[in-house]
Amino acid sequence: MTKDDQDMTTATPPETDASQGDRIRQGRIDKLTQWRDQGINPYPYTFDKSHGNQELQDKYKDLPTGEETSDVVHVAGRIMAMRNSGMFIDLQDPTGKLQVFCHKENLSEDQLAGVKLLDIGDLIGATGTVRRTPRGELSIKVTDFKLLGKSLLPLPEKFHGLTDVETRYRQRYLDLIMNPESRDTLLKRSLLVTEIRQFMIAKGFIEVETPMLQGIAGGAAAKPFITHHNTLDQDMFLRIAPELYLKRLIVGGLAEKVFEMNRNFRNEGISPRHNPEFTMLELYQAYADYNDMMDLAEELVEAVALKVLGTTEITFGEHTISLKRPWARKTMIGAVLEETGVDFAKIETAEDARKAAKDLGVQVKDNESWGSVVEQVFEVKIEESLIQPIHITDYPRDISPLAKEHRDNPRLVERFETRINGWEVFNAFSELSDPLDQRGRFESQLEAREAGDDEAHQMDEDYVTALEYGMPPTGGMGIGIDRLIMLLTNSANIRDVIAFPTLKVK
RNA sequence: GCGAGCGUAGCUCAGCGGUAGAGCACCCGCCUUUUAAGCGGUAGGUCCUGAGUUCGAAUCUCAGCGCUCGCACCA
Repeated sequence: MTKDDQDMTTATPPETDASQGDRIRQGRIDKLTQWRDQGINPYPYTFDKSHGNQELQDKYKDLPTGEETSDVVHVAGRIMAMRNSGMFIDLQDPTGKLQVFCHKENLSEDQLAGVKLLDIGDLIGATGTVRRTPRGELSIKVTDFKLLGKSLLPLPEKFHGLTDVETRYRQRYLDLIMNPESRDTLLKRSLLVTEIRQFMIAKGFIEVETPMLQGIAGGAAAKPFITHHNTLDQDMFLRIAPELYLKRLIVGGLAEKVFEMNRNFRNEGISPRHNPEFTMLELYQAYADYNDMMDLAEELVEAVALKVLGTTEITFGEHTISLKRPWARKTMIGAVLEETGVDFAKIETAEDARKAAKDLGVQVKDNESWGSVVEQVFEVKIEESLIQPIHITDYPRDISPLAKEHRDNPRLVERFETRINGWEVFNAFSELSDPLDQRGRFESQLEAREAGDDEAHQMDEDYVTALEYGMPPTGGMGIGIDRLIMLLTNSANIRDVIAFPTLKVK
């Protein structure tokens, strides 16, 4: 301990005008000093924990009320409650709660004095025997304990917990301490991500990493974040998608099946379903097409749901959703025809399409293309009602500049988006591998950009060059991992499945 | 970006022109088989910030900051 530490932790009487929070903290710093005065480091190095709390709850679930064992265990966690001057302490670890019982019969004078220096929020380790109290609570009859970390700040009140939404996200550690549901959701996220990764690897995909800092933000229609590399004196973009790099790896033949599951960044609005940085799984499989991708999507979701949730029937809000294969498949134009009676396949010009949309009450701009109009009619009239998983297939060509022309219809491409609970969760194509066609598509995008669409794709010459060396037929798919996890954890807000969601800097 | 709502003690919330309230937590005392909270007592506040209206503002008005929801953009 340095002299400065001494000065900081030496007790000074609380100033009369100090706020309550300051006084609580100062009182705990005083206790910290008392621990040190007794030669005890309140921030020690290790503890040899033998069991998790839930592990003991499970192991001794049949131990009768009032029964004592001679089984010695070492538990550790955070003090969440103390009753009768510390005789009963609720200890919380990531798995659950366990009561520790500090009776004066089992502790020395020094140890009893130490109990008085404990506060709610402190981290302790305890050694003792397992028993179930006459009131039926599994407890550890403590014969020794160790302070593992002194807490200086008071925890939120335990009955109502921490409900303030802003504090929950800004100080996620507090949320995790206080709210088991938050812990469950983020733990489940981890399990789901692990299962997704293992599913991909079991299918023969290799995991790769491609640039997050890109000179051209390609692969999607979105506004990028701009940053700057000092030594190169060059602006760079945080990627909006890994797509073009992953396909370069397919061209190069690194593997015939690759995937990347990592962050994308899009400089767009924040909402309960959008975070500026979000996790996407993108995968590419040579010699496959979008039909193969549909099968893979279904297999993946069914497999991870069964593995982590044990079921393919999930509840989301009011809805019960079945993830069991096979999922419905409908063409976009077919879905629109079914819902509205308008067959856009028979509408030749953009002008007629815009008129048809307006007749349906869908607002479209005067320069909107045929494909864009079809998509908007679909989104306005149908999207929200698609609760059960469904692949919407065969998108208009002009809104899909990286997808291969449909084998039966040149106005369309071989692309699908899968909707679950009305949300786009999957987006996949038979990848465009014709370099001359790709160049033309980029050029159309450049025209759109010049016409004011700042989310149109940028020309990526090197990507076209890669295609000119030859890319095999390839199926590719992107999966919004956060949304999938929202569905699988019944989370209404994307921030509930992201440990540290984007917030305005205070 | 636009619209609506919210911001009071460490936490959860009342109060809505007339001296700032409660429960829990804290602190003190009692208590050693309690469990949202053992029992009793004390103390605790730039009422988000700044301007204005008023004799007087937590309360009304305006602006700013932050948050939430909806819309727009999008996954």
